[in-house]
Amino acid sequence: MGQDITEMTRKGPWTEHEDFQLVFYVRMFGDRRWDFIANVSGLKRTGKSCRLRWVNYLHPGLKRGKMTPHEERLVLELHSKFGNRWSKIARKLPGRTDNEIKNYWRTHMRKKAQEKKKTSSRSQSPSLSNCSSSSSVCTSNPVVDSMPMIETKERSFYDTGGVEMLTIMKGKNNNNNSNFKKTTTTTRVSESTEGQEGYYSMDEIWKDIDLLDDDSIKPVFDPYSELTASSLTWDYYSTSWAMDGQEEFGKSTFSLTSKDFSSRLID
DNA sequence: AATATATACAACCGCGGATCT
DNA sequence: TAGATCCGCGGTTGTATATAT
Repeated sequence: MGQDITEMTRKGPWTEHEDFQLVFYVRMFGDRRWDFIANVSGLKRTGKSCRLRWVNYLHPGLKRGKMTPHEERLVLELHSKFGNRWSKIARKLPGRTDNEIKNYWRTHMRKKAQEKKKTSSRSQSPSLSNCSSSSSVCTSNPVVDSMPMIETKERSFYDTGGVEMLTIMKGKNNNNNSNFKKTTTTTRVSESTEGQEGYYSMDEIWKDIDLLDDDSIKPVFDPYSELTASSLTWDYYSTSWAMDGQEEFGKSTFSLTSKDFSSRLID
């Protein structure tokens, strides 16, 4: 139905302002209905783009920084088991996204495979690492099978449902947020220390979001204003917004002005 | 110091499956 | 049941940054 979004959709890197806006609305409505979020947020992005941004960058559960040796090994083994099923692999690595793993594989592993190729062509000694270059070489993987894998239930952490997100996000406010990396290319520091440098904190965004909860910005529609308070859970949001006619409601009531955001984000 | 090349990673695209109407 | 729409996945591209020359 719809509006023709083709001519007004934005592409390219996300701005902090857009991030902030997206986080706010995801927190508001959960992270399932991306087209809806794209519409009500006023972001000139497709739902698809919003989802991608959330999943790969803004999600509070994201672990940033270099892959640990354990994770590297896991990726290696899982790839030998599953092939390029990145989302499947990602499910075994909490905090890592399929995109991240995919990128990681393309760079690191390809490089390693090349190096391996070189050395092996010289020494011609077969080794276990040939698992890395093929999706079907090592079918049985004792390492994987015996590894104390942290099963993230059946779905990956970014395969959301919204409900559990509340706790994650709340925790994120205080802890892991240092991993948030700036997209805009102005500041990029050394990535030597995982989760410390090279990544700018999401603190401020989350603080701002919390401030929004504290009455500073509220939906204009009064009778529902209390629904936006932080006391309510995602559960509530997701269920209450499953009512009939919600799209219209959302559109008309939750239009935060860019002034509200920019005044907080831009100094 | 300037330029070329490699690397890292965010973001887009197309497709297929799931869900909705 | 069929068509429309949405969502998620994997592949690919674009670009900023790091490193080599």
